[in-house]
Order: sequence, then structure tokens, then C-alpha cells
Amino acid sequence: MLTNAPRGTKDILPETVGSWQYLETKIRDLCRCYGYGEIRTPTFEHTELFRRGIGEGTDVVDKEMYTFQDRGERSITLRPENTASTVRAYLQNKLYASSPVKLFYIGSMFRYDRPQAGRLREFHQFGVEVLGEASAAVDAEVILLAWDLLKSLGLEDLTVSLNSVGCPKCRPAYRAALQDFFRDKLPELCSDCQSRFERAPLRILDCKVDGGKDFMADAPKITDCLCDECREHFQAVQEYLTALKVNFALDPRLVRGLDYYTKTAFEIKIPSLGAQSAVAGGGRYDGLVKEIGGNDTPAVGFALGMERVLMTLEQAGKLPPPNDKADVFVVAAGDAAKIPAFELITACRRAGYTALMDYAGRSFKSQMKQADKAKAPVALILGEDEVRDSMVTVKNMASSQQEKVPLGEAVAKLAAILSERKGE
RNA sequence: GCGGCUUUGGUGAAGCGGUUAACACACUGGAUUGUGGCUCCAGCAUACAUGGGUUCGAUCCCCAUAAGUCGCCCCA
Repeated sequence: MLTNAPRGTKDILPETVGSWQYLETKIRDLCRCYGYGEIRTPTFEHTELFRRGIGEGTDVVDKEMYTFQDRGERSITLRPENTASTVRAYLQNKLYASSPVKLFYIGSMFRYDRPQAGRLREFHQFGVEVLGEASAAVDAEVILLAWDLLKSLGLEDLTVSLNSVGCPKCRPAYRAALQDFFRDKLPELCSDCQSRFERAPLRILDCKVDGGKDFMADAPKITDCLCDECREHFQAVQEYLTALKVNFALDPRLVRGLDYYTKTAFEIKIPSLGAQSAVAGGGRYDGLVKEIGGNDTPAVGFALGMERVLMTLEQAGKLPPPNDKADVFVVAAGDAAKIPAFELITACRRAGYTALMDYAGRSFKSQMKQADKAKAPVALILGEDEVRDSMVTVKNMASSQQEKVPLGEAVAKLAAILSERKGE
């Protein structure tokens, strides 16, 4: 299958690349306003970085990484997400000299998972990380940034779920409380949850199978078990979001899949997306920088799935129309016109216009058809007469008016017609 | 990793166990030898995802593989 791209990968073709650029431009503009600098980290890292950063026992690390040995016997992994790399770069480049450090990235991530709509093996994320700031204002800022982006793209149907997953001080007590609660209900839980009981009891809460069972509603809520610091922080985040009119809902069962989260956890969903409706997710990860070898450094961030956003925009018809129009088509009739036509088209291009021509020596009529298909408002026609007289026929395709002008004035004439059209 | 559905030309697709695989769009050429958009004419799948099998014979039946899609899981 030489002609098939690997499973779960996709070519982005010229007809859709405009949508990507549109989204990327929105992102970059917004990040500039919020004061975030773009960072580009390597596509692959030492496997150990992800094992430590994301955590053993998570699905991403255990079953979804593209890991291989390079020729120097190093274990290398294609990044499955960009937070660990960003933190690594933060430490390696000693960015902590100033604080806080606000970064964003756009790039490919790789996860070996079964592909379906909105889930690819190579996919693109936009994400944001703030390092070195513990204030709840930053948690809110980061959520607001994601919210603003989605809103400015014209998306209305958004759900923001918010929770706090506590910190190393209060989470052990909560874990224990949960285990006490579930211990006598173990037989009623699904097999997945039974195995989660020891390892990751928090995950039982967002199990799709057991989630609807009656006793779930009575399970202890983490928000009731938070330590003072976490509770105050959580409270403050909510106050900010409320003041800024971000429509969030508390979801005590929201648990993030990666180990490094502390305190704030959030997720933005677009219900119309179906099974893969989570479009952005993130939260605070105060323990990660230290885990990777830095000083104790608070941090918050999120990642957003660009394919999922683009899918939604397409469904909702919110993508900008493709800009595939040429400005001018150069028509050359006869061999003698070939070189002058090439000179003419080059002059148009150097003047900044999108200029097309026929290379195959097709008939005059066919070249006119091509001009029409290219939606060029102007055709510049070079035939035998024109070449002999050093003239060019400038035809306005919309009005069918045409006029012969000296070769040297062709570009100026073209400019005049195009600006006239623009004015209308 | 698990389950359901799908797979015909550049695109949308019809089709039946049996000598020419509809139709439409797109594309290419043409309709008084230098002018497009409308109309008309012509051309355009030794080929029906791939590999096996059943059959006298399969694009249509069976199996496997691959890819896509939906759901589970997970997540963005």
C-alpha cells in the first residue's frame, strides 16, 4: 500500500490549508493580546521525559506512545502532548529567570490509538502553559483564553466543566474516602472500575459504565475534601470566571487522564462533535516542574484539538470562504508570444498579483476557458498582432470590455481594473 | 485494545452470479482557422479496496487483510 498514508494520518491539501491558516492566525493574534510567546519544541524527546512527566500507568504512556530506538541506542518517543516538552525547554533554557513565563505552541502530536472521527494518530494541538505563577487569576486567564478563542471563531454551543482535583496534601484523604465508599460496592462495579479501585479510584467517578448508577450521586465529592488552600484557590477561580461571564458548570466527577494535574481541572466540550466532543482540556500542574528536575514551580495550561475545532467550524459553516481566485490570466497565442507572455506574467507576479497561464500550448479558446475557470477578473492577451506591435490586449472578464495598450503599461492597466473592482 | 457498518472511475453514485459496468458532475477536444461564461457533439473504469476460496463463470456468495466510519475505551 505504497499509495496510502499510514493509518490515522492525513494529508492537508491546498483546499483546506486555508482553514488551518485561518485558525492559526486567530490563535497567534489572541495569544499576542494575552501576552503569550510562541515556543516550538522538538517533535521527539527522550522517552523518559514522558514517562516521568505524564506518568506511568496512564493510557497515554502505557499504550499510546510511538517509541523507538534511534541509531545511537537512545529510546526516543514522538511527543504525545507538548506540556512535558515545554517544561523541559523551560528548565533547559533557564526561562525561570523571569516569572511568570507565558508560552503557547501549535504542532503535531502522536498517539497510537484507534482512529475515528476527531481522533487521529498524528493530530494537531494548540496549547498554552504558564510557569511560575500560583495565582488563581492565571487559572482563570488560561480558561478565558480558550473560551475567547472558541467564541471568536463563532462557536456558541460550548460547555465548560470545572473541578478541582486537590493537591498532594488533600488528595490522599479523598482517595481513602472514596475507597471506603466503594469498598462494599465493588461487586456492582464494572471490571474496569474494579481494577481502578486500588490504582486510580478517582477514575471510577467518570466511568461511562458505572457513572449513571444510583449510588454514584452519594459518592464523596473531592470538593468537600479539599484542604483550605485548595478550596480558597478553587473559589477564587470561580469568582474570576463568573465576573468574566464564562459559562462554566462544576463537575465534581471531572478527572483528568494525566497524572500531573493538581487543583484546577477543566474541559471544554462541543456536544455536536459526538464521541470525541472534548475540544480542549487542561488545568493546573504544580508538581510537574519539580518532577522533571526543577524547583517547585506552580504552573497551569491547556491543550486544544485543532482538528476537532476545524470539524466543528466546518459543520457550522463558520469557515471563511476559500480564496482561490487568480488576479489575472495571461493568454498567449502562437509560438512568438511564448517568451513575451512569460515576461509579462513575471512582471505581474513581481507586482504582487496572482497570475496564471497555460503551459501546454493549448488553443486560444481553451486558454480563455482556463481564464474563466481561474475566476481571473482580467485576461492579458498576447497574440501575433500584439507581439508584433509590442502591445497587449487587456480584457475585463466581467464586462467583456477590452483595450489594447503598450506592453509597458499592462501592469498599470491591470492594477487600475483590479482596484476599480475592489471599490465596487 | 473491543464491537457494528462501509469500500464501484477525479467526484456523487446505479447495477446484476454470465458476452458493451447506467446516469450525473468534473476533465479533455470540437461546433467558419484570435476571445470565456449558455447550448450541442464526442472522448473519458480490460475496471468494481487487496489476497484467497466457492462456482462452468463473480464486481455482485464465503473467508482473511487493509482503509474508512460509528460506538466503547481514552483523550485534544
